[in-house]
Amino acid sequence: MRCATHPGVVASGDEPTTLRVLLWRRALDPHIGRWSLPGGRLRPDEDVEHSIRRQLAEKVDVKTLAHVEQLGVFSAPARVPGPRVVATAFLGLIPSDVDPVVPEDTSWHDVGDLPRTAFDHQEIVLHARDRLRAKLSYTNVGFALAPAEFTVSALRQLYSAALGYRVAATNLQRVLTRRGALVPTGRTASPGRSGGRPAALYRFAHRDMRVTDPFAVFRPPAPAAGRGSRTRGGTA
Amino acid sequence: MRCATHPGVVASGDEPTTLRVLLWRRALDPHIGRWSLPGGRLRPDEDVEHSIRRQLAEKVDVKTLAHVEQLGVFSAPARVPGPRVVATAFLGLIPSDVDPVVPEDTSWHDVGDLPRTAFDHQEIVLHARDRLRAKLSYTNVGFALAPAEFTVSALRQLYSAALGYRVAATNLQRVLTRRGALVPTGRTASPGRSGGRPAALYRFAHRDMRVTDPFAVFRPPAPAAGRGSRTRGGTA
DNA sequence: CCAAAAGTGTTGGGTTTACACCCATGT
DNA sequence: ACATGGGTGTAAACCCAACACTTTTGG
Repeated sequence: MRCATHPGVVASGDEPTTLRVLLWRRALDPHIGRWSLPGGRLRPDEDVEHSIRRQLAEKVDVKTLAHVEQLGVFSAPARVPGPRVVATAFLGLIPSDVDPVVPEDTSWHDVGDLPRTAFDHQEIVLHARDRLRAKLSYTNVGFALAPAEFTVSALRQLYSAALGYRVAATNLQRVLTRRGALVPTGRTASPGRSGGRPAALYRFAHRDMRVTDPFAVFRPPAPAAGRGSRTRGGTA
Repeated sequence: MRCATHPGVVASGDEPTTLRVLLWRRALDPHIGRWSLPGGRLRPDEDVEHSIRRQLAEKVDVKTLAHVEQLGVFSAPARVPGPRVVATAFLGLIPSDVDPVVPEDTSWHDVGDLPRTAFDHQEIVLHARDRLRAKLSYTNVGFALAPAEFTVSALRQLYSAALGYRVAATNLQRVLTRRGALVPTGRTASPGRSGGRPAALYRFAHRDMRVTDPFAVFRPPAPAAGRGSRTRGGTA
């Protein structure tokens, strides 16, 4: 029994309006020719997160992961032909302006229109997508999809791509600002050829994931202020 | 290298006002005498959830798990002395009125006042507690802590125990009712010796976990009604 | 009739969406 | 000037906590 693989979902909100995932065309026997998530075996001297980061760096040259998060274990005895392989799945995000040089046999695929995948990798990708969508709502994960500096319109496109529906720039601005996730840099972008008011440039206040909307509904007495002491443990 | 263990956090909201976890006093060499989570090795023909259910049934006679959920993988190379062991941690819940017969060398411990634990099991328990607290807010997991039928006061005690602070019966009632999680059975409980209005008995509408408060903040256009189409994928 | 426990009405604060309106720039 | 984006103001909807008040029982 192989001990563990780590399929990593490396996703990037792409300019057009889609969320994309990096897949690898299998050259080896089980499910040859199908698309699979990058990953590999866990070494005895590393933990699973270290392992997935190493796999992505070594095999597909992805070294700029802005955020990495564990999704869960996939362990159905028949998920892979032959001896059972336990996989720990991850979600990895890279900013939209990063375009790593990936090997010949890999390419980016629209998460909403996946090709035939190997093993249970489609299930894993969809799981990752749902996790990302959820966290966009109550955390600042957006920072992992956006460039260091961006306009609200650009951010709106990224959120729309990841969520799968159109979000309004107005509200995106206000919600993220009130939560203290968005900070104006003072600079502005120059308008396009067609004119229009120059857009202010923003950045995320933090570059590590935090819960920005703790939504505990049965909340403690609440001594403090603001949307206040709504307290909730992060969900993972 | 052992391939995987599955520490299962079996928790129960207890009458007094505490959240408790079932721990096992180790009789074997590494960390002998310390308290550890029940669990064991994964068999080649079962998935991790099947495994943890089997372990709990076989070793501590816990067969009445109302809810089981994966927490994540713990894989630090030194988390256990000797060859590395990868563990998949679980949260399991049993209703407050169930009191399984457990072996001599196990007992229930207040999660807020844990004894010295083996390995990283304290971290796992606290992780489980946080997950439970989070899900009490936006799902109907309460069903897994409560008996089949209960009064709002009793439910209030369970929520207070699990959350670690006092929740008001009034709002608990209203929130769960609005969300469609709570249903009156029509029956009532007789008041105690000191009098008082007889309490109505309720039950949870569903006995499987569902997201009752999808809190997507950038939500889709919203064609429908109610707190409406706030849509979010479950986080797990 | 009084105390005790349960349940309902009402108010107020906070958050978010929707939409109208003003601002700045290129042609 | 006008079209084109960008940004702010404001109103309506919704949800939740707190608290007062009513209902139903035992002593």
